[in-house]
Amino acid sequence: MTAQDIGSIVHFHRKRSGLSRIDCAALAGIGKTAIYDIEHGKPTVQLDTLMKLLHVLNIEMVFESPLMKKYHDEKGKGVHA
Amino acid sequence: MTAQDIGSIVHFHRKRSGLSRIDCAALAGIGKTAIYDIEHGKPTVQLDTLMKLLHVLNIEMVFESPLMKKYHDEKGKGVHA
DNA sequence: TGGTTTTTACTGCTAAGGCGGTAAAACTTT
DNA sequence: AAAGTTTTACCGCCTTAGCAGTAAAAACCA
Repeated sequence: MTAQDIGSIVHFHRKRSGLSRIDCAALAGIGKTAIYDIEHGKPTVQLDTLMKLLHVLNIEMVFESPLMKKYHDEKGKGVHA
Repeated sequence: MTAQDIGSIVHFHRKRSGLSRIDCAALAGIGKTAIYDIEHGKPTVQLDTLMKLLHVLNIEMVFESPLMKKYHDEKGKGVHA
């Protein structure tokens, strides 16, 4: 997963939603320039800026690794329903 | 998924790897302060800084949404082997 | 085709991220 | 208990992300 890939995913979802950058930016509470940058694969965007945009577009960020199961087991102690 | 969650995941993985912040930062090509910030849930870290750290810790970032299948279908045209 | 909307690509400004250095606190290890 | 390591938490410096505004190019549509 590269910044380019993320930009492509974001662009696809925004287009599908029928939102212009201006409207999408207003909804997400960020600037239009940030959306332009993200969709063009800028690697130095800030996490919260990206998160706000993903939220508006109903995209979820998930992390995977060989250790994630152990992580959830240890962190999720007591979660059993 | 919040910045806090990411920090917790990163911390868990780094501890498991037996790396100090200094060594981990050197491996990832980022500063020790960045790891400190990320592990403490700073929401404004830059995407590439986080990515470099995730890479060293063998954590993959994945995006999910109701449209991701369509995205892959359309973007992955011609991919069939 | 002409008119509207959107996107691209730039600008200057301000706020803050990333950096190494440092030192005290916390924790290991012997 | 002492020595060594790691983490926390600060500092100042430099760079730059994010912002709105703008204008030209491109896309869209009646």
